[in-house]
Amino acid sequence: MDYEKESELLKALAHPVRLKMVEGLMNDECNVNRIMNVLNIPQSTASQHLGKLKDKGILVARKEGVRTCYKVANEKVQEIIKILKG
Amino acid sequence: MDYEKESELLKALAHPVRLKMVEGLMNDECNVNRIMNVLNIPQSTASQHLGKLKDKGILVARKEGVRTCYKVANEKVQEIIKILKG
DNA sequence: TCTCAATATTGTATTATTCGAATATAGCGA
DNA sequence: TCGCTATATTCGAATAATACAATATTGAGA
Repeated sequence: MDYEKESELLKALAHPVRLKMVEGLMNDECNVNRIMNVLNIPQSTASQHLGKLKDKGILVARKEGVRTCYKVANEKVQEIIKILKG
Repeated sequence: MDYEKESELLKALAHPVRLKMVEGLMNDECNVNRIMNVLNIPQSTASQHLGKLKDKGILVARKEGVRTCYKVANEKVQEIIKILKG
């Protein structure tokens, strides 16, 4: 196991807002505007959390004109979320 | 899912030294002295990391005279470690 | 009881994270 | 082009995490 790398992954997940984001994006793809409204957080805060999740390879972003649609793109993370829910 | 609680659990895991500790304690039970020698870290550092893992219910401690033996006592965490190992 | 060894706790300096306002950037339609 | 909307980035202040030396505590044996 690459302890540095895996702990970085867990650190990215280890925040209540980011956990909510990842869980919500497990099935649906969603743009930033909708996410910030659902979670009721400021736009810059939402964007920063999403950016961190993307940096660590947990989410991928797809540009759709002016919008950015995020979704989960990490097998390990999906399994971890299932375990946490279970 | 209790996002606060689960993110606390992940945060406790999200450190390279603590990941090593937990992985190593998955099967074996082990005292602090051995752990600090194996990981080559100061005693107080080892004790603090172990304390944090215990606080979050990831490890349990068993007193054996002057020694403290730690082992993993969390089903979810064991599954997460397995996933991280691949 | 005295001493030693194992562990926990405390103090503190350093570094990292978090939040959100302010600002920048970029696409789209009039 | 202009203005509007969506998103990203920057900045600074507040808070939290980390490392480790120093110190305290506790159990076992002489």
